[in-house]
Amino acid sequence: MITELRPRFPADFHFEHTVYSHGWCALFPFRLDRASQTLSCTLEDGNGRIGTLRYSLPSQKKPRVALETRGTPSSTSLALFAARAANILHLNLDLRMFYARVREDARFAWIAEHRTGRMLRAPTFFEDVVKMILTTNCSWSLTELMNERLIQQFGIPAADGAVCFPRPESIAESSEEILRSEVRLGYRAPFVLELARRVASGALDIEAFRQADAPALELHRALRDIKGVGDYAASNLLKLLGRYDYLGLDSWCRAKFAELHNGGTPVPDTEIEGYYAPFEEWKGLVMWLDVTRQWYALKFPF
DNA sequence: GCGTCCAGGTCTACC
DNA sequence: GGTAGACCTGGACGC
Repeated sequence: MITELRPRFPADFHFEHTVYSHGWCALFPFRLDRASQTLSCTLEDGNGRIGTLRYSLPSQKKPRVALETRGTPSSTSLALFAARAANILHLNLDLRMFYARVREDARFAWIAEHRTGRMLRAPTFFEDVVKMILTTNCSWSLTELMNERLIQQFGIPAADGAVCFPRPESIAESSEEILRSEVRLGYRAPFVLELARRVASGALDIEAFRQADAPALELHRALRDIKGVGDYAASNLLKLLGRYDYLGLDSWCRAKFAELHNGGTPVPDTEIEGYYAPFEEWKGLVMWLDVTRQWYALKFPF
């Protein structure tokens, strides 16, 4: 059954720029169909029901959001799916202050004009954290492989044959041996296992991060308490929470910054920090949009 | 075909 | 608090 969802889109929303905001759109269970400009995502409603969301044009400001389920979803389930559909696009994020700030600087005024900055998120923060751990110390192609194997091994099949991201419980019941030998997570295996077990047991309320209004410093510290989450991962997870106080530099960002601002010669992190420091609580987002600016002018790499 | 390097880093031990 | 060394994997590259 197909149900049309009608989330409330902020006035500055831009569908394509949100979908391609970073690499998440290229990681299962997200699926991109470039020809029809459709983003699909198979997910659980949080109450055991599986469905597939399809976001598509015709409008960049108000895309169509359709939910496909086996049978008719209850009103409760529909509300849960609708909340997750909005969460994925981070529709409750208010970027007006951010756009006002970047308009003050001619180098970055394009950010407001293009309505960029809203970042695609997984249906749950648990999925965001696991995927972020899988991006560490490896190539992007290896991240894609590990994520795909994790879903194949523990994911839940939907009506359309797609598979949604594993529940924490499914991974928690597994073992480090399986995560190493079957999913081939390498040294990341114990990190993902411990995270899944803490979440499954209730010791860690990972989804509470999405409602947290604590200072960024505190959230960063709490995220770093998760094994396998260091400064890079914590900083970039904060961006998915709408907090941009940290740059979250990785080797790709450093190389891109050097290419754009220093003729390709490497630049110390302290200098990169200094470059974006005037943007204060927005500096992490300005940095990310600066190093990915070509994506919006030329072609998205996903 | 084989060895080496390194990629969207993090942890631990040690100072 | 700062730093060196170990850590899985797989693709790219040189030979």
